[in-house]
Order: sequence, then structure tokens, then C-alpha cells
Amino acid sequence: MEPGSRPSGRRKRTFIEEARRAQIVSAAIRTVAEAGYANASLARIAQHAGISKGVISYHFSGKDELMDRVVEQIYSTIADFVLPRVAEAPDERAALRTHILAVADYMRSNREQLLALAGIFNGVQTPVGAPRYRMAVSEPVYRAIEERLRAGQERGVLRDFDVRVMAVSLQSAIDGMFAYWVTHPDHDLDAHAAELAELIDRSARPDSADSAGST
Amino acid sequence: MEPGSRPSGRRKRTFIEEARRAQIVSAAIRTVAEAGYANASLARIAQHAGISKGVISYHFSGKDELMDRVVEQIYSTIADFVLPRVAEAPDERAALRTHILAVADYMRSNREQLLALAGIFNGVQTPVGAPRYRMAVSEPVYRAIEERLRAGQERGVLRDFDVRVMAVSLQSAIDGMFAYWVTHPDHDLDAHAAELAELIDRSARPDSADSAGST
Amino acid sequence: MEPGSRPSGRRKRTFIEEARRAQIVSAAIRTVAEAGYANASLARIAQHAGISKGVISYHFSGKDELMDRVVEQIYSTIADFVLPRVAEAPDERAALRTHILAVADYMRSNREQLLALAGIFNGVQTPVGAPRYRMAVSEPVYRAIEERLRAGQERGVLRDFDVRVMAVSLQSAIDGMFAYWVTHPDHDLDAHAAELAELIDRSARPDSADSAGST
Amino acid sequence: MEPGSRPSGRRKRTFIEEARRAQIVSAAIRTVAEAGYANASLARIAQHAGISKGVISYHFSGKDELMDRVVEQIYSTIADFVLPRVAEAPDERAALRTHILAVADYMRSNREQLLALAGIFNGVQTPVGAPRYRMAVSEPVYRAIEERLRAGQERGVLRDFDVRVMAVSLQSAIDGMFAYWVTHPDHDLDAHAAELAELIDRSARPDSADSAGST
DNA sequence: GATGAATGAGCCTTCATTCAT
DNA sequence: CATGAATGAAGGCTCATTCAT
Repeated sequence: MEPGSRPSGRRKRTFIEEARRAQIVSAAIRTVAEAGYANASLARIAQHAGISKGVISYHFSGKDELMDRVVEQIYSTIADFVLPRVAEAPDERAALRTHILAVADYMRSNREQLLALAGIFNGVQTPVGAPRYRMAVSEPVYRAIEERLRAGQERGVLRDFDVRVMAVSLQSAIDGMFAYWVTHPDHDLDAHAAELAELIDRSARPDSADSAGST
Repeated sequence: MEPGSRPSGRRKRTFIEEARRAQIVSAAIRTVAEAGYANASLARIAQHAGISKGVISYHFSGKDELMDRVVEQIYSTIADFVLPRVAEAPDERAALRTHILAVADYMRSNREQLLALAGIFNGVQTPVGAPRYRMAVSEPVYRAIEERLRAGQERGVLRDFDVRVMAVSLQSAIDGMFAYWVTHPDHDLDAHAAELAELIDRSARPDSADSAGST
Repeated sequence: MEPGSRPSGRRKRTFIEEARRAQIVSAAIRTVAEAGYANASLARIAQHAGISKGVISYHFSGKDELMDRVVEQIYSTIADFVLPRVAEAPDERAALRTHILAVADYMRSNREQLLALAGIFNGVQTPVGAPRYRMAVSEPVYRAIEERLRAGQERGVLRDFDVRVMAVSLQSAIDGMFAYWVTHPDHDLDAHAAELAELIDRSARPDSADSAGST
Repeated sequence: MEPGSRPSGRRKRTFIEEARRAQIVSAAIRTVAEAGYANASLARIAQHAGISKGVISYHFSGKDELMDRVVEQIYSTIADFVLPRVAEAPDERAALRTHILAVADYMRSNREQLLALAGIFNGVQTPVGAPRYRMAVSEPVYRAIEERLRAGQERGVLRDFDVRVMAVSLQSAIDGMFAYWVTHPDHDLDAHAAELAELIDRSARPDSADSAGST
């Protein structure tokens, strides 16, 4: 019975098997980042990993599953970096600023993951046009952000905007910042992040507030 | 002598040829929207247009040129709709709001163009990962927005933010709005647009201002 | 009724039609010479001639007929140059030498025709592998040469070799000379021709003869 | 990791892979011989070999490499047959005769190789018209022949002709003999070869010599 | 007579996937 | 567990040819 063939059966994986999967996922990230999703054939990924093409098929049910794991892995790595920092912010308004700066901070040294994500997001589309990855993966992120926003609103440090719109706009602006950075490698990412944080803060703070409290 | 073989010579096109090109571009938009860039093969596009595959090669030098024309066409159509409305706004601060609402207004009835654009933007990538379309095509848009922003700053209706960051963030938030709408067809696009306009206005207006002047 | 559709009906051609055919044949020669037979598409030939693709199909029944006419035309032009010179040779032994030198003389200033011929000869093959052009076109040439050789044998100025083998070898050595010249443009064609003439003379002259009589 | 993708690294090949490559090369020879280079598509070659089209792409980097290997293989097979016989000849003058007879002897039972070579030589052309195969492949052959000729001249068994012209003419006459034979299957190849050997001997022997010494 | 337009077959290649070893 | 080998579909593209205008 092949490992990849079980959608939910979740068999225990051997250590060596996990290692191989991690190695392949990592090679996939590098490959998509370098060559784009369209050119990231299993052959090229295997070559990057220094293994044979068949191995990938053995460990993953197909290209789709591999890409799912890639996205999963990147997201969880980002979360591991960002969440602890955000948790330390004094309040939800400050957390917004921290969130933006931390993500930028992380991505500055992990461009490959950025490129891979972007490549996969738009490269893999279901026929009906609904990008399956973006949705499946973004929803939990939106939820988490919204929860924080709502808490801030209740506590009075954030004004009463639509949390979903804010979450979507925030995430989009961050993505846009990265996209711009990718095409303009000399762009000052940290300065951009700081400026964006200011924009978001102004759009989210209560009417009476000025910007004093959040730096 | 095939039409597509002229690299730059810009030969005069017959009426019927223009019609065919338009028909093919339109079919390409529909196809990319429905199936994603990766699956938008010339065969499928031809099928959508009800013509033979060779016709496309006859009228366009290749898939790349076709996609260039698609992007070009969509952008100019959007501009034709949005720019006149923006020009009527009383000042640059109001223009920001108008811009967002107008684009949303247009896109509400032109979802396909949206999907096609998104598909092409990330589907066509140069090996180094720099999406060639997005950059080439976004730059003029950024420039136009920036000019307006700077004018507003000089006139004092907008505060002194970094115009490039604002332009990128604005455009991203709009794109994000559409992306969300695409995956959530029941989402209230106009309400989202109004809310986004408010966010942007708050982040762009001078410190002393309140939201009174722009509604 | 289209001109090209008559295999043997030989309708009278208008002057303008003949001009077009000549123009197309000439463009075909240039194209095959430059790009090789495989790359000499009707489109490219039409482009060379500055006319539309359809014109060729109108005047010739197909690519095959066009190529037939090309070969025909080149052969007859060569014959027009070579035969008068050969006819002036004092005897058949001298004629051999003259033949070689005259052909070389002609080809030196008509490389394109050479290249075109070579391209067509091997480019167009019938499925059974018997190059149809070479045979159909070479036979009369062999016949003419053989006739002269036989006359020389009867008159005693040539020894008693197999005339067909001599004709084939002579023609091949000439072709080989040109082929070599084509790939080595700096090669001294005239010197080669003179040397080859000596080789042939030695192999064809009667046993008792020395080379004195033929220079 | 596909075998064909290694540009020069010369990886060790498995036995089974070599077998497949040989099988494909052999099928290619048969196909080109039967249908001509232009019609020898990978599809037809695969069909001849009884395998799927993809297999060829798997084992060879492309059609070009396959054809290179075909030429290589044929040449080395011919050399393996001819060279030992030539080496046994008493002197260089006799070697010339042996060379012609041996090649004819070999080709008599390997017509397909002949046809394939001819097809490839002129089928594959660089745009500038310089047949890449013929030159690259013929030069070493010319060199080898010339060396022998020069040795014969120094030893006094051959007269003092231009060795390059002789090599080209000899090779051409042999090729012409085969070409004729191909189009005239009933032609007596051995008789032709004997007659050609006589022609060459006469053109190459020293002035004083008669044909006595070489029969 | 000539053209632009359209066709559809065929080309070489790449690819995800399967399978025997 | 891993590999090399094979498959067959699909991709973009070129081409000779046909035909209405």
C-alpha cells in the first residue's frame, strides 16, 4: 500500500519517510521559486532534490498533494515566526503594526518561500476558476486576524469597521508589498512595511485617537 | 504572408482581421477565466471561439502575443470606464473614493476579465520569477495614481505619505477585494468597496480632517 | 480552371503568367539555397518573391510541381552554358576536360543554383527511397555524356571503359567538387576543376597516350 | 532523471538502456531509408520500433541527437568492415582498389544504411546551407585517405596529384556509385566497383606504370 | 489573376503517472 | 524503498492546401 494513497487514513510515518517528504517539499519550494509553477515539473523538482522522479510519486499521491504540502509547510513556518511576536504586543492595535513588520521581517530572508507561494497560488486553478489554494488556506488566516480585530474593537482600541474587509485588505496589502518587492528587489522592504503599518493604523484606530500611542 | 509574422512593422489590418482578433481575444478571456492560465491551451481557446486551432497561430505570433493583447484590451477597457468618473471628482481625496467604487462597479459586471487578468498575471512567469506582465502593466497604473496623490498632497487634501506605498497598497487592496469576491460569489462587492474606500480615506486624509468632507 | 491542375494538357500560357512562374521559380531557388529544402516552406518562398502565399498554389499544382520546375530550369540553364563550349572541343577526349572546366566556370558565379539543386535532390524523396528527381533528371545527362564517350572510343581517342560507369563517376566527381566548395567557400574551385580534369583524362585516355595532347 | 538530459557528462549507461538506444537507432535507419529524412518523424520511427513516441525522447535529447547517433553508428560500422581489409593491401596503390571494392562489398548487403546516410546528410541543413553532418563527418575520412595517398606518393607507387582533390573525387565517385545503385537496384554493383577501381588506379598511378602491378 | 483567411494534419517536445525490478 | 523505463496525452507551432471574395 502506498503512503500517498490515503486521504485521511493517517498511517504512522517512519522517520526516514518524513525526512524524504521534507526533502522533496523543500526541493519543490526551491524549484517553483526559481522556475515558476508552470516550469516546475516533477522531473525538475526531483533533479533539485537529487533523487529519481519516481520517488516523488511514491511519497505523494501526485503533484497536487505535493503542492498542498508545500503551501502548508510555508504557512506554518511563517506562523511560527509571526504569532509569538504578535502575541507580545500590548494591545490589538499595536498587534496590527507588529504583524506587518514581523511578516516583512520574515520574508526578507525567505524570498524563495514567497515566490513559491505566489507561483502555486495562481498556477494551480480548478476549472471553475476558484483558486482552491488561496481560499482553503486563507480562511483560517482571515479568521485569526478577525478574532484579534474584534477583540480590539471590544476593548476600544480599534474603531468599528467591518472585520472581514479589513482582514482581506490587510492581507492583500501585505501580499502586494511582497509582490512589488519581488519585482523590484532593490525596494526597501522594511521602509515599505513601516509605511504600510502607518496606513493600516490610521484606517483602524478610533476616531479620537492620534498616532501617538502605537509606535 | 501571415499577419502575426510582422514583429513591429504594424501593417494596416483589414476590418475582418480585426474582428477575428477581437473574437479570439474575447475567447481567450473566457477560457482563462474559466480554466485558469495553465489550462488555457490554444486548443481550448479555439474551441471556445468555435474556430480551428490554426486560426490563432495565423492571427497571433504565438500564445504570448495573444495574452499580451488580452491584458492590453482589459486594461484599456477598465480605464475607459474608470478614468472619466475619477476626473469628475471634486478633489484628489474624493477621487480616491471614486476610483475604488468605479472599479468595483465595472468589475461587478465583468468578472471574467478579472479572472483572466489574475490568471495571466501569475501564469506567465519569466524563469527568474519576475512576473513580466504585472510589472510592465502595473507601472503606468502606479504612476497615474501617484500623480494624483501628489497633486492632492500639494493642494493639502491628502497628508504626506509615501505615494508609491499608497499606490501599491491601494491597488493590492482592490485586487484582493476582487479575489475574495471571486471565491465568494455571494459576497457584497459594493459594500466591500464602500468599506474599503473608507479605510483608504482614513489612511490618506490629513491629520486634522475627519471623514465629514468626503462622503 | 486553374493553370496548375493540368498534368499534360499544356494549355497556352499568357505572357504575364509565364512571368509570374519565372518569378516564383527564382524565389524558390533563392529560398532553398538559403534555408535548405526542409525550411523552404511556401510561405517563405512567397515572402522572398514579395507575393502572397496563395499565388504559388494558383500557378503550380503544389510544392512538388514547383520544385520540378526549379530543377528543370537550373538544368537547362546549365546546359545552355556548357553545351556550346563542349561542342567546340577538337575531339571527345578534349571535350571531357572542357566539360569539367565549363561547369565549374558556370557554377562559380551561380552558387545559389547549386545549393538549391542539392537541397531539392535529397530533400524530396518518394516513400520507397528512390530519389525521383535525381533519376529522372540525370538519365538524359548520362545519355548525352555516354554518347560522346562512345564516339570517342570509336574514334580511338578514348580507351574502352564502361561508358555508364564513367558517366556516373564523372558526374559524381563534379557534384562532389561543388559540394566540397559549398562547405569550403575559400577552396579554389578552378584549381580543383583543373586537377579533376587531369584525373579524368588519365582514367579515360588510351593506354598508349600520355597527357601531352590534351592541354 | 532522464538519460537524454545529460549534455556531456557521459553517465554510465545500463545494459538495457543501450539495447533500447540501439533498437531506436536501428529503427531510425530503417525509417529514413524508406521514407526519407523529411518524412522520418519521431512518430514513424517509434512505430517502426514498435514503441511509443515518448521513448525516443526519453533516450535521446531530441531528433538531432538521434540522427547524430545514426550517422556515428553507420560510419563506425563501415570503418570496422573496410579498414582491416585495406590494411592488408600490399601497398597504397593496391589499397585504393581494395578500399573501393570493400566498401561496395559492405554496402551490397546494407543498402538501408546507405539510404539513411544520404537522407540525413542533405535533410539536416543549417540555414546557411552548410550541411553540418557531411562536413563534420567527412573531414576525418578525407584526412585518413589523404594520409594513405601521401604515403603512396612518397613511396613512389602513386603519382604526384593533389591529395585533397583525389580524396574528394574518390569519395564522390563511390557515393555516386551507390546513389546510382539505389535508383537502379538491378545494376551490377560489383562490376561497377571493379570498373571504378580501374578508373581510379589509372588516374593515380605513376606515369611510367601500366596496370600490370595492381591486379 | 490575386489575396487574405482558414483549415487540419502533423511535427517535436514535455509531462505526470505507472510499473516491473 | 527506490529506480529506471515506458506511456500516452497534451502542448505550442508550422505547413501545404483550399476557397470566397
